[in-house]
Parts: sequence; C-alpha cells; structure tokens
Amino acid sequence: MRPVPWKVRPIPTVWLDHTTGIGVTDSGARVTPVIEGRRKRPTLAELLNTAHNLRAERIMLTGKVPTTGAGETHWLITPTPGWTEGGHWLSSPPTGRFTHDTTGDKLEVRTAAEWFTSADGDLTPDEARQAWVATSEAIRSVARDAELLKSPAATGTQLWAQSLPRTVDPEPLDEDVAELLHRTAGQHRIEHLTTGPSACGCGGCRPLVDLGATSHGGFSYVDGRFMYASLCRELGTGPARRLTAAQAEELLTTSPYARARFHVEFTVPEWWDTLGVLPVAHDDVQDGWHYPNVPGARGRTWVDGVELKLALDGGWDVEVLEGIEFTKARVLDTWADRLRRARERLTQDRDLPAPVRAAAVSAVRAVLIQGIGAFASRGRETTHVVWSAREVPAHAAATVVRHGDAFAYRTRAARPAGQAAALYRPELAAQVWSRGRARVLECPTALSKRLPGAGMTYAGGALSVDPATLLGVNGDAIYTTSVPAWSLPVTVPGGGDDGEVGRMRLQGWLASTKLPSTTAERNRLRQRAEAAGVEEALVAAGAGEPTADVAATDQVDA
DNA sequence: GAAGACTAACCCAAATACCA
DNA sequence: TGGTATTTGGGTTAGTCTTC
Repeated sequence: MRPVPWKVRPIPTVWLDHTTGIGVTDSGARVTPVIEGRRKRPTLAELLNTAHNLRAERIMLTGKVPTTGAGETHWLITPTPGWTEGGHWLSSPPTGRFTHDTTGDKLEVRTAAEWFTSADGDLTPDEARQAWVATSEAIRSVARDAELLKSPAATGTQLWAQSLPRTVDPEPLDEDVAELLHRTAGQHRIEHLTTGPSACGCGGCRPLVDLGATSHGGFSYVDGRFMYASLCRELGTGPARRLTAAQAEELLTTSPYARARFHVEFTVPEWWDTLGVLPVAHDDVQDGWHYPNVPGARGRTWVDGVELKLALDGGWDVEVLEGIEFTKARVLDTWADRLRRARERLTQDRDLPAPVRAAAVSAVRAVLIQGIGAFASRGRETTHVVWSAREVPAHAAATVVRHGDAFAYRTRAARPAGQAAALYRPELAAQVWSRGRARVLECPTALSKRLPGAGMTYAGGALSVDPATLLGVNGDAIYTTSVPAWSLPVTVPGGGDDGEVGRMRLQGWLASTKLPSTTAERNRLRQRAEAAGVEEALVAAGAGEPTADVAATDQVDA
C-alpha cells in the first residue's frame, strides 16, 4: 500500500520571543505585543491576540520557554479570555491549540526548539524565521512541492510519501509481526559504563571504568554525523515470513545480510573484555534495555540481523530459536538521500549567518530522526484539559496530571486505519535503530577497507576503543577518556573523518575533568565538552592551526 | 519585436547492477 | 553491508519557430 502525499499550504506564522513577546512576521516585519497595564511581559492571551490581529494561524516561540516540573502549572494552562483551548500537547515539545471565541479562528502555539537546536544560546525570532525559510528552501530544492509541515515528524513522513520510487509499493506488515516488533525492538542504546549509581546491577553487565581507581581523566565526545541518513539503505519491509529455527539458521549461513530479525539465546565469550553487543530487555519493561558483557553471561532476546552478525563476527556463541525474514526493498533510500542533499546544500550555503545555518541543519536532522520515529508511531496522543476531576473520562483516569487547578489527561487515537496505515512502518524504524546500535559499535572510517575474509579493517566505533577508556554510549555517541584517533579529521595523522555523512567524529574534548558516575553528570560533561570544542585535541594530535573554513563547518556539524 | 509554443540537447538525480 | 560503476529517465534550458 503506497502512501499518498497530501497537499498543505504554508501556515501564516508569527515568530515571538516567549519572554518579551517581541518578534517578526513571516515577511520579517517587526511585531510588538499589546500589553495591558504596566506589565513588561505579555500574558499568553496577549500573545494570542497579537498573532490574531496579524491574521497568523501559528505562533512560534523562541527564547526561554519554561519547562514544567512536577506539580507546577503548565505555562499553556492559564486563563485566556476570548480563546478556548482544545487538544493541547503538554509534554515535549509542547503545543497549544486555541480557537477564537467570536471568529472561530484557530491558532496554534509551538516552540521553535521543536525544529531548531542550537548549542550556543537561543535563536532570536528573526533568526528562527530565517532558519525556517532556509530549511524549506533546502527541502524544496530536493523535492518539488515539498513543504515544512506542522512538525518535523509530519514533514519527514510527508517527504517519504513523496520520495517513494514509483516502482516500490511496500506491503504493510501483518498485525502479529508488527506487534512483535513493538514488543521486542528497542531504540537508542543508552548505557553508562562506569562504576556508580548508573551502572547496571543485573549481574550480567559490568562497568568498564572503575572510578574508585581513576576518578579523573579526559572526556571525549564522539558522535555520528547525520547518522540515520546513512542507515536507510535497502531496508527490509513487508511481506514478512516467519522462520523456524532451522530455516533461520539456514538463512543466516546463506545470506548473512538478509533483512531479518532473529530470536536468539547467546552466551558472552569467556575472553570478552569490552561492552556488550546484544540488547536485552530488562525483566521489568519499564527499566529499558541492557547489554550483558560479563563472560559467560547468557541472554535471550530478539535482535536484528546486523547486530547478530556483529556478535557472530566477534565470536559470540549464539543459538537461533526462530526468525522473521523481511523483503528487501529501497523504501527509504531516496528519502534519506534527499535529506542528505538538503543538509549538504545548507552546510555549503555561505550566505546564511552561522547561527541560522546551524539551526537549519538541525531542522533537517530533526526531520530525519523524527521521521524515522514516526514510522513506529501507533497513532498520536492528545492532551485534554478540564477544570474538574469529574470531567475526566474513566478510561483516561490513569493518565491524569494535576496542573494547579486544572486536570490534564491523555487519550490515544485508534490504531491508524486507511491512509494513515500506509505510514505505519515499524519495521523501518526498528531496522534503522538496530543499524544505529550496530554502527555505534563498529563504524566505517575513511581509513576502512573491506577485505575478503578479514571483515572491516580500521573501523571506528565503541568496539575499537580501549575498553578501559569507555565511559558510555548514548545513541550514536560514545564517551571515552582519551580521543580515538579515527574520530579526528583526515587532515591529522591517523584521522578517519573525511566529512562524510555517517562518520563518527570528535565533537568535544576536555583534557582533564572529574569522570562522570551518572548519566546526568555525563550529559553535563558532554555539553561542556561540546562548548570547549576539539581544537585542543587537534593540536595534541599534530594538526596545524585550523582554518576559518574548518571552524565554520564545525559549527553546523551538529 | 515580443511573446508563446515547440523541440532537441544536455545534465543530473534516481534506479539498478555488481563487487569486495 | 558499504562502495562504485552504469544505465535510465525526468526535467530544465537554450535555441528555433510561429504568430500576432
């Protein structure tokens, strides 16, 4: 069943700073809010009225949009005289939906941060507007008629519907296979590998860095450039075939790269000294996933063929219990390629101010990542706000969150039917995520070659660093106490980053710091490392002074 | 002389094929 | 899988023709 692209028209938008209410219209004209009394800061209702007077149908907020802690009232839940709320989304990223009481006009409140992430400070309303324009032009340059939709996920989905080659008509999965994928496929690998409270206590996992012995050291942050775009090649899709143990075993030997998932029971080899390869769900699903790495530890789990191949190549003992084979097709190739070109076009655009360029590049990244995520989405949730507990429907009682005087509850739309079912492709998301997990372990570099019989040489990734330096894994990022040479640009000796999409490259380096004992500490260090940059590491590796050009590229490389 | 219609040439992206 | 070479084909453009 082929997805049918739908037509959208651009939404008239005003771009406002959340705190001051000052901003710009789509055409760049300055907007100042009408504020009653002597207040400096506009209320939400005043922002709505300002936008309404300009005939806008959307407000994009920039600047410090407040985050809501437990028990606090959400900033979207506040009296808005003249406006009726309906269908808010209070989680992240927040969306407010309002209807004007007299005209019936609809107005949506969103945050620019949903699209644009910027490492150094916030965008101004006008910068956000420029980034929006640049992003839509870049997207349009690779796909005629493409528009930015209401969210990056919708934009990605829509772009996919347009990018599916005419000759491809992927069959949706059977219900039972889709359900199995949902239950057994994880997303990003997030793992902390030092001793301390964030270490996995299951007994099958062991930390690699003992903070008792080394509490201080370097902190390097390496992650993949536009990683998902390089993982979309020739994915498997429906129809899917269930395989018995014998058939699965057979498939594994005849075509090791088949698009398939396997139910396996594995044992970590006696000599294994680094991080685990295969993801296993915790007994309590709420606790997420872990990656057993203690020699002799056993586990039973569903894994993608690429992860299994990595384990088998690494000498793991694996027994295959059953399998599912997908049909290979070029479902996402064109889509990912277009996004890659759109991003390329933006990074090369020297006319854009650096913050705008970086923001636009981050928006393309959001479309890619959230587009992938949307394939696994089983209908979206809506938040409803009522002012009395009695108005909450019984079936939604479990989702109620108190916001001051208000009660917010969530409902989930029914499983997608009709056209929307063509967009439900959990097998695509599952494979990209699996490939991502495999890629962060073993990643080709500019130095890599595939040699017959020898596998990949000079690979990068978590499996190729000294285990004693490995602090953790986070999605497509790894953190280590020393800089892996392959993560440096090819311009320095031993460097393996040639600027290609999909390469893992050094994003930040702190030469000496207190090593993180928790994931939260680690995330703070990542920010610090990113802010500190890579210059020091480059100099240490023997590079000359970086040119202005390189510095400019780095800035948009997020 | 200008505007529109038509056509051939060309370019580049997309699709395909194949290899290590 | 990742990479490269080749084929295919859609779309743009420059050039020419036609008509008013």
